[in-house]
Amino acid sequence: MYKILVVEDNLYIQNLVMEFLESQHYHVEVANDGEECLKKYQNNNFDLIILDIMLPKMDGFQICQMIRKKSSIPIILLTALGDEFDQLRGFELGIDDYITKPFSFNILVNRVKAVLRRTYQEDTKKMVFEDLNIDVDAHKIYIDNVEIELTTKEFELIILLVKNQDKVVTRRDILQQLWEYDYHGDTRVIDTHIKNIRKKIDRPYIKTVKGVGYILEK
Amino acid sequence: MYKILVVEDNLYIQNLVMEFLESQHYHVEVANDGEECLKKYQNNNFDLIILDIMLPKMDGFQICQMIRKKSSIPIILLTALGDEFDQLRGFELGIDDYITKPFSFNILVNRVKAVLRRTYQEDTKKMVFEDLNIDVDAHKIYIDNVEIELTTKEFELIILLVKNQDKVVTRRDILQQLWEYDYHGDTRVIDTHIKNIRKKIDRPYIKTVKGVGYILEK
DNA sequence: CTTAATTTTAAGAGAATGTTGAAGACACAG
DNA sequence: CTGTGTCTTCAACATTCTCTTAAAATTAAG
Repeated sequence: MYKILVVEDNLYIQNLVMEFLESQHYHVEVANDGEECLKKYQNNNFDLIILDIMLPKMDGFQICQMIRKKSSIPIILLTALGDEFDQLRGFELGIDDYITKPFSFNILVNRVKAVLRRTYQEDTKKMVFEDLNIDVDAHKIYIDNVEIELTTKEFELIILLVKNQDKVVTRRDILQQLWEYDYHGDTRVIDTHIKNIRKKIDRPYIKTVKGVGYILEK
Repeated sequence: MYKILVVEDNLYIQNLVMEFLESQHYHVEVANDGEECLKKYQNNNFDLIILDIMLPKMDGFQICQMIRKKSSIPIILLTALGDEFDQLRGFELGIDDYITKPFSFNILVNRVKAVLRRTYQEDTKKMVFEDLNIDVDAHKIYIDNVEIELTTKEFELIILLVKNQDKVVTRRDILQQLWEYDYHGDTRVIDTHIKNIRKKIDRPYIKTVKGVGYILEK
């Protein structure tokens, strides 16, 4: 499920946007100003930020600049009709899209979907790798059509591997995708889950790439 | 596709409501005042009217009265928190439901669905999952042709599960569909109803997908 | 072959989540 | 107004999942 951070000081709009997005099954968090935004941003890993330009303390551009120093997470800017908004400046700052207020539900959702699709390829409902079949909706996985019971974390992890079946998924990637934030210290959670999955699934083989991560092999 | 007429002079709300409803695949037309409303009403055939009380020229009650002289089309009234709204008077006039502003997306959509269902019996008449048969109209369910008594909530819940028989129904989905809550706090209502259903029905099995929701299994 | 780095593994503590019965709140019919 | 059934809340309990730890195994490099 995609995690979106909405930064907006107007509580009414904040709430509306949140409801919109949640009804479409996004996970949403909100921040009221730049400070809160950066704080939340650092402690979570979001897939998208929706950022109002006019904010107390720090404006959207500034926030954007600070975030861009560290990451290329997609950002959609909210601009009011009166705001002087230089489109060029926006895109120079690495804005992925912008929406002019007042905006409509459809526009918002479409833009969000588009940006997410562009950035990550949006989830398909079924996934396949060799004899492994995943029915994402039903939360079920099959090997040779035999159902295998996995826990949520295991399920998410195998999905991540299948999604990236042609490349090594680094430990860092895994931590970022499945957990809130980087455990800088070392932790063996991933290994443990990998072990548990291997116990349940022997094929496709989860190959270890030492010092890097994991990748699926036939 | 259902056609809905939204009568509201505040352009912002008008637009919002329109967007909400269109996102749910209703066909929507808008009118800004009573006159326009009556005119549009006569020239189209709508399935539902959503009517603001406070309108220029003619208020919602008056409009309602005029429409009721000719037709029994369902009407949902929009009232603001401050408005003195006499519920009784409303229902005497043949109001089908009313919503107090500010309202949320879910409330609006749920009310609309409910009214339409009540009026036009939107649901399919029969549903099946394995040995489970549901006669939606008669509000009865059968297992191996033996009738099982369920309460309303239990009935709605099992319908939801059968309707989505191939996918996990999340707690969030359930809350949104059967209640008008937004999923923020934590409540155990769902679990309790599931428990009660399980007591009455053992097959099909309601499987728990921990951390996600429920799904039917044979 | 030895050493250092890294991963695997099992076991169990700790956290999260779900289940249940009981009781209170509520709604409706009589 | 009262009684009956239904819905919701609560809290104790049960279960499952996740994460930590530490020792063992594996790998890469000198």
